[in-house]
Amino acid sequence: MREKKNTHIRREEIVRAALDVIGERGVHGLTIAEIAGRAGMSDANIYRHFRGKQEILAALGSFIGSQVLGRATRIAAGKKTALARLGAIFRAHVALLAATPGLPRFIFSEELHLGDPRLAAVIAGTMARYIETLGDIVADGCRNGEFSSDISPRETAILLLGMIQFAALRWSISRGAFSLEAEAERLWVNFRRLLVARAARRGLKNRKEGV
Amino acid sequence: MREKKNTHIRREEIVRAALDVIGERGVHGLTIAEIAGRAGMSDANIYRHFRGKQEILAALGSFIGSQVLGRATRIAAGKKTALARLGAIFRAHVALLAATPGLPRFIFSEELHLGDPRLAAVIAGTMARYIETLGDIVADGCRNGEFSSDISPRETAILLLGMIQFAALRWSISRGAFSLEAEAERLWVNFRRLLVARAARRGLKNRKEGV
DNA sequence: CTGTTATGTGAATAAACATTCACATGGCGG
DNA sequence: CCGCCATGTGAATGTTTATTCACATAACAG
Repeated sequence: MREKKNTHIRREEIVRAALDVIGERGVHGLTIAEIAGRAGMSDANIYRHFRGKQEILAALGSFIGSQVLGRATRIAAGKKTALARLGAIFRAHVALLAATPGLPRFIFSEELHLGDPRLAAVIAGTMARYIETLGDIVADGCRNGEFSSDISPRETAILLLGMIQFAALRWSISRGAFSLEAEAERLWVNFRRLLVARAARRGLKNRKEGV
Repeated sequence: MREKKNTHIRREEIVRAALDVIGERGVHGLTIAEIAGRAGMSDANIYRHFRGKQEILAALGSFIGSQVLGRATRIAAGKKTALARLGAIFRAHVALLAATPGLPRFIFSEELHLGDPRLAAVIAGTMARYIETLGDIVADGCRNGEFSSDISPRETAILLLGMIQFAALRWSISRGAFSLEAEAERLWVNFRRLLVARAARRGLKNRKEGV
């Protein structure tokens, strides 16, 4: 018989395996057999650590949330200019998506959009906090004069995330036909122009990003 | 026995029924039985008009593409200002999404992202043309001085679509907890500010939208 | 060292679903 | 009016998959 590990470790192995499976086969292809095979255990053993598929998805939702939010809040708390922090979060997010295809797939998935409402509520909450984090940075920039003060922080944050997300969507549909990072960079340059132009008019020092 | 209709009519009925089903149950819930029930025919009869599920999805992809692109190109060809045309397409798109939940669900679906590559190629092409259409309007605006000429038309078009798409995603995950139209309007106002501010600096006449 | 318990497994069960088949019939060309 | 064929149907069929069960054993407490 295989080595026995405690349930804390097994749960993490299962969640990571699930994220891998989703990246390759989608949430629809997330079968117990696939997870078990990839995590190196039998199908039945999955049920020793989770009540069922739903609970695995719930754990995955929390895992993803902490990953994404963790990176962003760390960067947000830094001492760089608002623009530099936005850029850092933007690039970190794009890199995470490119390295973890299971992540956007989970976010887009019907299991999330049509399945258990509690899971959806958790993810919606995570997204709201993410938007808020970015919005706070934008507001910072408005306050210190980096950006024009008549733009809306929240909506500008959504603009930024929307760009990333739409790029990821097209990247996925086109089967990776272009470089996500390169596309994101083009989008960032344009976004930055739109954002700083208004401030520039007031004689700002920050013209370059300083990343 | 039921009334007999020719296959041209049946195909359209089936495609529309499929779009309805996707809106309610997702692409994963798009079963032959559901389509047949909703279109008022037996399961087996579906196969008189389509080779299988894949072919239904392919037909649906074309249908959606023509719907979305049709509206946009009509508006794009109008005589309004660039800003007004962008706003009209933006609002029309938002209204379409709100009225047709199957549309975003199809675009996000794993069937599209991981299934038949030919279907994905068709949709990717449609999106590219949509972006191009919007980009042409932006370029128009740059040429006639409505917008600053150093913004990038294509990337600005993507910005606009990304906003819509991200709003639709959050709307779907939050189970319609907010008004998509109201949220879109806030986003549009902010986008417009970012866009026209740069031009304003050059003494432009178009400060208001004129829709 | 020994018994208990958490951990592990192969095999069975049951449900959902796409597709096929043999058979029926409406509607149109002649 | 008649016969043909596109259209229509209920009943299989075969596959995939989540979940359960009875049984095994590693790891740890005492």
